[in-house]
Amino acid sequence: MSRAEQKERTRRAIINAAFSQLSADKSFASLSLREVAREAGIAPTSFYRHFADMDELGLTLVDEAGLMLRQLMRQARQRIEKNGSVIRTSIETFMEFVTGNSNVFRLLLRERSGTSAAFRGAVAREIQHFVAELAEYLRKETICPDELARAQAEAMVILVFHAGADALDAPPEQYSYLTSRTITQLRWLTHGAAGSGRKPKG
Amino acid sequence: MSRAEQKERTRRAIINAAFSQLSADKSFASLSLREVAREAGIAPTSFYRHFADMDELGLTLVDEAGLMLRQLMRQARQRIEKNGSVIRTSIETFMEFVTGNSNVFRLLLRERSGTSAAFRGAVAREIQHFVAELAEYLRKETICPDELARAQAEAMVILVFHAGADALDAPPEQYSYLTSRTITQLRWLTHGAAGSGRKPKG
DNA sequence: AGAATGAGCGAACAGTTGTAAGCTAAAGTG
DNA sequence: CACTTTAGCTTACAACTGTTCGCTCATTCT
Repeated sequence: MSRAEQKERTRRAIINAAFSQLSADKSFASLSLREVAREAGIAPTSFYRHFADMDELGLTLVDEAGLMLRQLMRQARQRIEKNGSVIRTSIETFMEFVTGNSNVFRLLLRERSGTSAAFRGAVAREIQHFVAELAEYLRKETICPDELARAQAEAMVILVFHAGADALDAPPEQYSYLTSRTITQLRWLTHGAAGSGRKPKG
Repeated sequence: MSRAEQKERTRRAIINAAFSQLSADKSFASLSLREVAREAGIAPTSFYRHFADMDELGLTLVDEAGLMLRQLMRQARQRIEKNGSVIRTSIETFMEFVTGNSNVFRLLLRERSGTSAAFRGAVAREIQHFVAELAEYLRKETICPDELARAQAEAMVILVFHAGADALDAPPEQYSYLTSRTITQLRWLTHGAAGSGRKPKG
């Protein structure tokens, strides 16, 4: 096996070890370098061959989580073309992601208000991707100033994220309630915004 | 000084020490018993005379934070009577609290999605007080099913909380923008909800 | 007065942590 | 082939952590 190949392999082992140790009871901040190294199957000091410190690993995790989120968006758009209902499909796709990759979502959720400014910034950037795409969509579908489209998109993303957070602590039989509640909230937003100076296009 | 009096005094010293160590870079989880004891001016072992462990202290902090929040609500209501504008006054009062007691707000913000289920539950309960009061208000002012009033109140509280979180990382000159953005979002919600089967009362 | 209580202390323990230094051995290079 | 590079290892250290134990001594109770 080539050297670079092997290096990449243990780098992934470290990343996977970190992800797998995240849980409802364990945040990234409470991971230790040694524990991660142990699970990755390397000596503690070998960790430094791949990351300068735990922060660098953390930022990598946030990046990867953001990537997954964006792939999710693409998947949602495909579903929308077949399905029709934009809001419902988007939320359902998102809820599936949250419940299926809860550790990944938890990372974003926690580091959004965590103790590292760098982490908070990284998460905020990932979320802004969401907001920007949604705002773009709103601008296409309606006639309204950029500023308002953005404020609307932000509100929507916040509400959806929060529904995801609720789902983490809720029993599965409540998922459909959380979904429909969020749909209602988002419809209120769109209707309210449409009534305040915005017009449906065409 | 009486015994009970003195005990209460050092108990407060511990609580205050814990609050004062919370900051943008230090979450409750990263506080150590020894550090807190040091700042409170007692030996590490004396801590146990007042709390069984750090978790018990943490729950106390959350309780106190919730108390401050409810006092804030009362203060807001007084202002509303003089001022008139419900939404604007509420949000402005809240933003003042957030910027003036940022460590307290940060505690709630972080433990809401933290690693301890007990903490998450405690914070959720405090926030539900907010939601319940607001939902009650909405029911009085409008005719709508309890269920919808609650969903609307929840959405509003989420958006206001999020604005507070944004303020923590924003320079002060952006506070007024954050406030007005949130006002817009809340007005959309009320208008949208009013349009969907709800009617203004009287 | 005398006994009981209990807040606070110092010393000590076992466990963990991050990280530095220096070695080995395999892969890459000329 | 000899030479360099480097991922990974072992050992080691100093700094912390939470917690147990047994003591003191001022307050409180009888």
